[in-house]
Amino acid sequence: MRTRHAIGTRERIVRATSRLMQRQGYEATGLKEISREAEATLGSLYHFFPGGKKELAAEAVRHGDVEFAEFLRAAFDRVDDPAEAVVVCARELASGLRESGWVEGCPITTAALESAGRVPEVQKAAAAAFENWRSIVRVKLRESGFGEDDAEELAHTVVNTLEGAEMAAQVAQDDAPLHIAGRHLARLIASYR
Amino acid sequence: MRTRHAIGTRERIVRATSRLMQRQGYEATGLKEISREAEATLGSLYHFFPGGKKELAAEAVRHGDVEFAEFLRAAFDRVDDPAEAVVVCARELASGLRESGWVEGCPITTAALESAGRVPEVQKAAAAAFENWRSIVRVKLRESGFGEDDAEELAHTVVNTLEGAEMAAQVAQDDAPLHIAGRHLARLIASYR
DNA sequence: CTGCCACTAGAACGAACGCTCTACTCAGAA
DNA sequence: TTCTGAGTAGAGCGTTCGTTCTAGTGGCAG
Repeated sequence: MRTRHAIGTRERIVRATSRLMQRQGYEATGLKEISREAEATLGSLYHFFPGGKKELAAEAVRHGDVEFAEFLRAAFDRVDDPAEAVVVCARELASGLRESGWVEGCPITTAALESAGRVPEVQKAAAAAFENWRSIVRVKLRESGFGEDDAEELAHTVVNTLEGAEMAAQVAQDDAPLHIAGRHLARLIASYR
Repeated sequence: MRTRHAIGTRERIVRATSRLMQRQGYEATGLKEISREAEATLGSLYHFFPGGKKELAAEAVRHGDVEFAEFLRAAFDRVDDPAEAVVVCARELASGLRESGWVEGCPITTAALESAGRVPEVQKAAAAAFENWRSIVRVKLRESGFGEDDAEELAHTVVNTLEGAEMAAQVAQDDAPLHIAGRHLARLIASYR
């Protein structure tokens, strides 16, 4: 029965976990719920992830990592000016969040906060994701002529401000925080010119 | 036995809930754990909060709201220049987070994200908290001569950036994100002068 | 054809969950 | 003194949790 589904079982499990954890976080997402959503059995789940929920969640966070990294890179490749690219990111984040009915925010933030200091595997994966995203922004800024230190610090604030604004937008069900964040980040970046 | 504890049972329950939810979030915090920590029984808990976990959590978020509001106001009262006040806030947030062993971040963020779109009582209390904090910053900026629109937008970004930076600091167990955020916010505010 | 093994299937386990329920204590009102 | 009701106390409800376990199934290497 290995060919009943278009994509492999392991991949289906990871995607379902990532999607569920994006919406509900780590604690509220049960393994049975995952196996139902992924159309896989508990047996398959433990076959691929013998480490159980922690291991699966860490893998799901890594999945969210590359997903958002691709989103970032796409925007930065498309738009030349980094300040403008950040505005574009904020706008797309806002429309995506709105279209999901305010439930699909950052794919990893909720799990990252829940696991901080409690589930090391997940926390480490989340920390690596933030680092990855930051490095994408940093490289873009360096290519645009920013100094090493400025680029590194700006990358921190670009990622963290977008993150904070998306959280605020989700809780308030209003995309204004994201649009404002985009404009302010552009202004901040411009102030280094 | 009403006088066995220094402070009332209801207050003890709310404080314990707030503290536990700050560290572990909404889902991971059980009612039995709360009653143990608060030295109160399940009976007392349901006596004061007949709405159960949701009602208690919403009250705990309100508790975190006023707690952080007092922190903000204290910093803004102490430091005249709003840009400098934000730097002070970031610094104190960083040292507090570090001293707690990276477990006591924003008292409500985790619960806010977990409850977004799932537990309306908690989500509403969290949205109100963010609004409250933002209004404290806005008032400070207005008093310092900022225009209405600039003050409102800056208040959004000040709160959301601090929020995002604190989250990043907690996950990475490194307070650099907060220090950088403080400096960048000061620079952003100064750019309006 | 046979045997192997990656993978599927889901019943069952003990623990923990949120919540309900009855019984009780005891300060103060009548 | 009796009564009342706010508050305390915790056993136990049904459910779900993460996890374990045994019993398969079926494609493919030998």
